[in-house]
Amino acid sequence: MTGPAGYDPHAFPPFAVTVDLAVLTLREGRLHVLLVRRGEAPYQGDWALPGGFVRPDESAGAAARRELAEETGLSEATAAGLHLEQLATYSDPGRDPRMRVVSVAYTALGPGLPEPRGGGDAAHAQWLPYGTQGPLAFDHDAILTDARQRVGAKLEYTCLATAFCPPLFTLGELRGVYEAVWGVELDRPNFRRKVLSTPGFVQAVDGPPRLTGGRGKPAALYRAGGATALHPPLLRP
Amino acid sequence: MTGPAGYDPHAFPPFAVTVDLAVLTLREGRLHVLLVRRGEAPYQGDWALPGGFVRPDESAGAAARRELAEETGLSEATAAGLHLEQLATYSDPGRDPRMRVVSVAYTALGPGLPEPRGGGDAAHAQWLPYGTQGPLAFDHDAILTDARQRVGAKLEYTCLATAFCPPLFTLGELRGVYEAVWGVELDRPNFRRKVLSTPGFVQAVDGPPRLTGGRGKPAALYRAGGATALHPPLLRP
DNA sequence: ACAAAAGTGTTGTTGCTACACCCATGC
DNA sequence: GCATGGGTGTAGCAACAACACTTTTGT
Repeated sequence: MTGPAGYDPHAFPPFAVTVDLAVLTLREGRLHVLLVRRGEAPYQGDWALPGGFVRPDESAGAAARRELAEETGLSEATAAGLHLEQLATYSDPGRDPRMRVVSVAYTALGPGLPEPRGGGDAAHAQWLPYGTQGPLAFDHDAILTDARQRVGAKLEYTCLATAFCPPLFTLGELRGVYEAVWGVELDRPNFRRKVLSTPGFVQAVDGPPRLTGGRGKPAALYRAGGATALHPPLLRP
Repeated sequence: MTGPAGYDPHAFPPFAVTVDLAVLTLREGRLHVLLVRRGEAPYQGDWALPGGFVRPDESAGAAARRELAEETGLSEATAAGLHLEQLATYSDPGRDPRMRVVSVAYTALGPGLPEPRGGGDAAHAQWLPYGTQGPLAFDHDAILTDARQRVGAKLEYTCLATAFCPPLFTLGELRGVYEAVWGVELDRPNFRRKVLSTPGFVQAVDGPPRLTGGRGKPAALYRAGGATALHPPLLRP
């Protein structure tokens, strides 16, 4: 690892390091993204992913967690409950016209989340159904596309779907996650058998509690199991 | 995206951005890693992943490609043929004791590669069988572990295995990739059927050419097909 | 002749798909 | 009653694991 001039901090052009967040959730059965409206140039007035600068004393993961609370207008408890995962790093020179910015993108997943209320910087944060957003600022369209693709793929071979569900959920809600992200309909009986036959995917809540999703027979409740991988995977049709 | 002081380049502590490379190959049926011996403090004399600084005018991917040629001691043609893929970004404060360094890690895969010859900085680059390397400098052990895990997982549901093979290869060589990375033995007949029944995974070379891997019946040759995903996947036993 | 690796065949089991069908609830 | 969603059953098909067997080379 050879570096310029013995690491003199000011001897080479600085990089700014930021995090960008692709916050995804399900609202009324549809996949939604959390976007903020930019208040300054460039891309003033455009939608963008929430994000911000990594501070000198924190990791990118810590910065993502912090921005999740500060920038999204979600309550601290809500933000803390989200599933956070590194996506990729975007580093094209010129992706920000002002200076050299390298951005570490994260995906954050959560259950049906409330409308954000302007706590911090971004009182203009808002849920938009995925696909209805116009072109985003910077390279955020590419980031968002990558996030959706990655999440879709991970649904196949991990238990990630439970990250979209509240602590207690029905199998119908879990199936709704797959259907919303993949954009297909799944056979209910087969989905049920598949999930229940995978050890550690979900865990039945023994209590008599049940619940309704409108009308129809009340459904049994489950919580996420300990497993993280799905063997064998649940393949897209 | 709120930033410090209107982007004055020197108003905030600078981050250095580097790339680190986990270069993997197969030599004599075993997975090997390319490591360089550090000539300077810290970790002087220890093994480390090759890598280097991202320049002001290039993307991290371009820097990875460049360092692959400069730092590994592999010929330009060899380095250019490697399959390069972003792995993850490592950003813990303190991962480099000298200053704040954020590193974008890449995996590079290639067919049985020659011993590196000191072209550039690192005349001390060398192949080591995976697992025999001592503790590496910085957080490179974690990077290397992540790389192996990611590659192992991608073998299941992508055509990545062909990246470890030369342009023309036998099904035995392809099976060797899976066995080396996964550390298991696969049933030869079943592996063959599985690969041939996946459209676009491999493509038979019609010519009469055949080849031997020591002794035994000569094997037919294949080249990588156009497909990138494996449906259905080839699951680990 | 023997060992080693390629290639083909076969068989039993598993897993999945596509349904049909009953149950419990709201209107 | 009817519509809606939860839950069970089942028959047919496709995929896979395990293993036996033949072929073609080097020694």
